Amino acid sequence: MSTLLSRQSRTNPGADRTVVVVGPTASGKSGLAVALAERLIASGRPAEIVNADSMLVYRGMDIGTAKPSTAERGRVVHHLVDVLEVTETATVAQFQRRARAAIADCRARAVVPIVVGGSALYIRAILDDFVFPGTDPVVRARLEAELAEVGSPALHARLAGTDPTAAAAIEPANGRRVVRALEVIELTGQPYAAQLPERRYLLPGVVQLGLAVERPVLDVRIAQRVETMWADGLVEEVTRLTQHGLRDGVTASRALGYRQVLELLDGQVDEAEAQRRTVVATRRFARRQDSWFRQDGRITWLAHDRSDLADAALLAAEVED
RNA sequence: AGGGCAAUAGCUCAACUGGCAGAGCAUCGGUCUCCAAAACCGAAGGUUGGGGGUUCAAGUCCCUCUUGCCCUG
Repeated sequence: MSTLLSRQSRTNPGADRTVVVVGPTASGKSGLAVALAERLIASGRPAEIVNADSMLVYRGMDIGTAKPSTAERGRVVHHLVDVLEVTETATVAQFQRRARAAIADCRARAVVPIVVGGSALYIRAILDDFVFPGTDPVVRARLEAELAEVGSPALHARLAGTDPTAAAAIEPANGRRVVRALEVIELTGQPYAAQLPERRYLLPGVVQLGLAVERPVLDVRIAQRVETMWADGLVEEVTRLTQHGLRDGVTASRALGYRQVLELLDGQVDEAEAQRRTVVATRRFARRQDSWFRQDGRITWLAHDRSDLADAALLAAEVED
């Protein structure tokens, strides 16, 4: 508490700070973010949450995304939650624009933005120097049609002809990335020299906090979470969303849990299998998240189960870079 | 109790008349600039249920035991 008071007595505490909370799914990010925001608010510094989770943006996808409750959202303002219909395609570029705007808006109002999410590319796209070349639905659609017809290796061979560097960096089997490279080349006339930018914050005062959970513990938490989602009516939620075009949503229909329940509704699997597949897919996702976050040396890791988690996060958030 | 069928990687299953035990999924590791809860790559993993026999060579043929399923009573 003495720490809090001393911080509070600072001239301009936290005014230029951007806090980011990352970690694998089911690690407790959302809860920590809310707790952190409430502590900041309690100490006289307004704080708001900026979602950086690719599926939380969808209206109606609540249970399967473990969306923050209305109570939590009542206590702390959440940006970029429920901003898309399930039929709309989420994109990193659009997210980057909106998230940066939300952060700028917070800072302009002397509000501490707390960015929370598990979509590593999304996080990096707003923090680091990412500039996305444009996209064109017509060109994209044509290339995707070609992909379906001739296959990825054939398209990759064509890419190798026009942009050997890009081709060397993309797996021949990865049709999605091959299509994107060809699209960018066609739209810009430039080589697709895409590679991840260096890890350097565009904004001053960014602090990334990571929630560390041991793998076996996380696996148990994931299994429990999926169990709870089913009990809370995930199947009903997905059924309802199919009425709103979930199957047509290229992003939303692939979300963890939603894809598997769609398989159930289509009769491809039984309920137990759908649930099992959701658990497995979520575990695999958590691993992929790990491989992003583990490499980011800027993250300050906090054990998810420490009793003073929120206070520790508050302290860590205030340490200068 | 008798008869039949089966037993191969963690799981589900392949392996033509005996001829180097494989695949999918799981697991582990990795890639990542507009679908990223996506898309993709790699690795490890086996005394072929146990024991015996035939054969240059047995997952495969023979005997036996164990376990499971089916049929008959």
